[in-house]
Amino acid sequence: MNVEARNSWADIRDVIRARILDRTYSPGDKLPRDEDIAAEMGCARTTVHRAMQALSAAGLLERKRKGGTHVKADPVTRAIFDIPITRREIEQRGSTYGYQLISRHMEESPLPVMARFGIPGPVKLLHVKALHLADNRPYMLEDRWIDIRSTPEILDVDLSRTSANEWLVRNKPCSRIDLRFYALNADGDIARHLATAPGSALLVIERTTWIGHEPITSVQAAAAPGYLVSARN
Amino acid sequence: MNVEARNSWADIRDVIRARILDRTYSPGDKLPRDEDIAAEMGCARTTVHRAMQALSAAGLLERKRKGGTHVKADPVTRAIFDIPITRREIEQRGSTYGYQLISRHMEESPLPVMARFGIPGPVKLLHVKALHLADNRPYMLEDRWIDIRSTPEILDVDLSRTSANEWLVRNKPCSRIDLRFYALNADGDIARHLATAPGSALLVIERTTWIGHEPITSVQAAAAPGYLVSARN
DNA sequence: AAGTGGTCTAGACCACCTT
DNA sequence: AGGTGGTCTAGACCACTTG
Repeated sequence: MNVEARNSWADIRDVIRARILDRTYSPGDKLPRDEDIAAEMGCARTTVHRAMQALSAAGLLERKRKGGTHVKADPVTRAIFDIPITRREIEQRGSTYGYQLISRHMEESPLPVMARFGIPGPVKLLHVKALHLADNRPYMLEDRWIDIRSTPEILDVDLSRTSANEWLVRNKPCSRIDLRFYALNADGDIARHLATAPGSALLVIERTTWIGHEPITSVQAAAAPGYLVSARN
Repeated sequence: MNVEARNSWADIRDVIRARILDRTYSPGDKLPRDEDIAAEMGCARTTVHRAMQALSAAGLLERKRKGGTHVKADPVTRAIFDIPITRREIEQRGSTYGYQLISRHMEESPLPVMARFGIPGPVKLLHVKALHLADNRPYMLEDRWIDIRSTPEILDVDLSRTSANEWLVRNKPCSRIDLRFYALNADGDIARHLATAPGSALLVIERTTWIGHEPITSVQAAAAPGYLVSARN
């Protein structure tokens, strides 16, 4: 039975998604083979495959060779976050960007940083603290460790002018990223830098990056109160 | 010039990604046409396209018809979060799941909720507060509003047995999701329910969902201290 | 107006998994 | 062992966008 519809993969996707939403295909159900759907829709199997790929990436379906296609039984909320360079984030809000280097020292790696990097022994790292400002008000406080074995060039960068955030993102592409969010009560030092009351709840974005298996950097970025992370979907 | 390599799209992707990482293609650079890359790699243009599609989805490339393919000038950190049903999240940690309904009332929609839903006038909504527990300890506190115009069935659900979170995710698929993270100081009421000190920094996950243009639900889920959200990449 | 990426087709073969 | 999704090809046409 031919369905009167356009044969674009996006159309197929929409039809299948609609059937999932209206429970024609319920959670856990098995869908027809791609080939049968193709016959029903009057298109090539590759086109159905392209649609299924999109729905699968969106987390709605699970596909297995021989096993077939199933509607995910336990749906998850899937969202994509884009975290830009802090300077751009501030400028895109229409604010004026400012930046202050707070400190920059070579230090022995503390245990939590070794854990994040997944390295066994202690090693000398570059420890950088810096503050990003929006319209001259504290916006985000960075506490960053940089592995100079993978990134020796950072030692020649004038971090009082260019933020490590910006230099690294622009010059040190990474192959793996770990990203975590959590909440933290501002202690005296952080509160002072962010010009907020001690104890304020802050959102912290922790990011660790590698190139291959070599650690590049690990940063805890504490945002000033009121900071909000939004996802696309 | 033929490159001696496998002709799978994943291989092509890896070669191109490597060239981006080692600055053969620098940020802002224009890449050769798909067809030329295909000739170089000794594969079909469709295969190159498949690889480019992956790199484009990963945020490394920008592609435009006629404009060609460019390495993104301002790289962003892109990450995908999967937020499962709270019950599953707890069970997957190996903990025992518990649940308590705190309150359930029809109430006039307050302004912030109207704003999240994007509705102009006030309307009667179902307001539900509930607590999820892991190993009998408070894990997450839900403050939820449900639009009974789109979801009248919720009125017949025994929310003292089944959490609205679970019922909605399983029975009310949505077409749009807004997701936000922020930090919050626990006030007296929240602190009491989560058995933590007033003022503790809590991570809040705010989620609002629609089916078409109809609001379904909006929830602020405050996690107990120590909660961590991790991304895939 | 023309160049580039996006899509569709039809057919073939492969790889993984369940039975 | 066989069925299903995953991939590759070669060619064609389409749609967007820039020069």
